[in-house]
Formats: sequence, C-alpha cells, structure tokens
Amino acid sequence: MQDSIKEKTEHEEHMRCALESMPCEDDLNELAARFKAISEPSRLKILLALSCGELCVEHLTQAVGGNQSAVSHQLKTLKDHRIIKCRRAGKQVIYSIADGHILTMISVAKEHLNCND
Amino acid sequence: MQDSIKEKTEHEEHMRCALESMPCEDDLNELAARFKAISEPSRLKILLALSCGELCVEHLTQAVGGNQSAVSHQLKTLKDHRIIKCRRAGKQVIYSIADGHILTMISVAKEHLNCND
DNA sequence: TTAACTTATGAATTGTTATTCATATGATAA
DNA sequence: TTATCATATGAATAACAATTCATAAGTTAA
Repeated sequence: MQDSIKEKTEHEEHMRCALESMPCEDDLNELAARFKAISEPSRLKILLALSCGELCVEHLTQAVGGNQSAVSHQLKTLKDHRIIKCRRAGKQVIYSIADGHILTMISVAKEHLNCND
Repeated sequence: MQDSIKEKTEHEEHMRCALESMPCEDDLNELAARFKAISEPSRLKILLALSCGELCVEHLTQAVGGNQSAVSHQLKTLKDHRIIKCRRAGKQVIYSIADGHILTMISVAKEHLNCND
C-alpha cells in the first residue's frame, strides 16, 4: 500500500497546482474562443492555406473550395479572434497568419496529423 | 508596378503550396475535431488541470467546478479524440494528457494567454 | 451478496454556430 | 459618375453540441 499512499500525495500536489494555476473565467473563455475559431474544418483549411503565405480572398476561396460569402464570414471570425490579420491592396484584401504562436500551433497540429498519434 | 508583379508571383507560389499541401477531407476533419475537442471552456479547463499531472474524476470535478455527469461527458469527448488517456485504480479512474503534442499545444496556448498577443 | 462508492451513459432539452441568399460597401478604371 | 470588380455583412434557416437528469455499470468492503 506504500505505492497508493505515494500516489495519493502526488495527486494532492496535482490538485493544488491545478487550483492555483487555473486562469480566471475571462482569460479561459477567450483562450477557448480562440481554439474554437481554429477548430472549424473550413477555417482550419483557411489557416493551412495561409501557412504557405499570404493570400487574397479570391485565392483563399479557390484554395478551400467554398463560396465567397462563406469564406468572408470565416475570415471575419478568424480576424475577430486575432488569428489572422489583413491589409488592403487596391481592390483586394490580403490575409495572413497573425503571429508566430498561431503558426506554431498549426505546425504542431500538422505534425500531429503526420505521425498520427 | 514592379512590386505588384513580384507580389502576384509570390501569391501564385503560395496558392500552389496551399493546393498541394492541403490534407484530404478525412484528415482535415479529424484534425479539426481534435481542435474542437480542446476548444470548449469546460474541456479546456480539464486540460489545464491535467497539465499539472494526472487526476481522478472526483478531483477533476472539484478542479473545474462542474457536476460529475457533465465532467464525465467531457472526459469521454476528450478521450474519444485521444487528447487524454485513462487508467483504472481500484474504484477510481485516473486521467492524464495523452501525449507530448497535446501538452505542447496547451503550453503554447498558455504562453499566448500570458503575453496577451 | 448486499451496500456503498465512483464513474459512465442515454435521452431530452436548450443553446450555439455555420451556411446561404440577397445585398451593401469599397476601390478602380473607363 | 457610372460600371465593374472584390469583399463584407445582416437575417434566416438548418445543423450541431453542451448540459442536465435519471439511472446503469464497475469496483470494493462488509
């Protein structure tokens, strides 16, 4: 029974850590919302496309194979959560990944996909 | 106009990359589903708690402050997507993060939260 | 084997979110 | 200034997912 006593102590320590390090509701909700923004197939597709470099809406629409309106809505969601950013170039609006953290997440996700575990 | 020609060429290259590297529907959907599993506030809370170390259901329930049934449903979702794993120890079932990739994602997410960009 | 404890599950309800269609806005060139 | 092209948006519908409640199932100890 030594083992289970040791285990119990460990779990109490994990509990303490969990309770202490838990972010506040607002931070947690924002973090979750950002994950959720990434987690729709159509939006993830957009992000995978953008991980190759910036693209305008029309090209994105082709790359993900949707219709223009749907893609625009999806872009808005991603932009609202600061997952992507955009700049205007004449008639076109050109989108790109907002920052390195996002790119890291997409990369980790791709890896995960490849090694399939 | 030299600039915009150069830009156009770059975008064509991005397009080519995007189209070539796009995973198939099934892979994409699974990847998205895994992100989605992470992206609900209650489930993210569970993962943040588990990033401190393994915990049994009762402790998890306390740590995230829900009711037992809800937490069990959430755990099932996470387990179905191989985000977490579990082992039985007597009456209890003890959950932990499934692998290093997930832990990396959670860590990147936490960082993101802290530097607030 | 019964009682107590811990975790899991099915069904129903409620709440969310994506997509579509129609149209608006913004930018350029004729 | 109008016509055209590129993108954005509001409203409605339709698809999906979370939570709750009641209860089942697995495990241990008496």
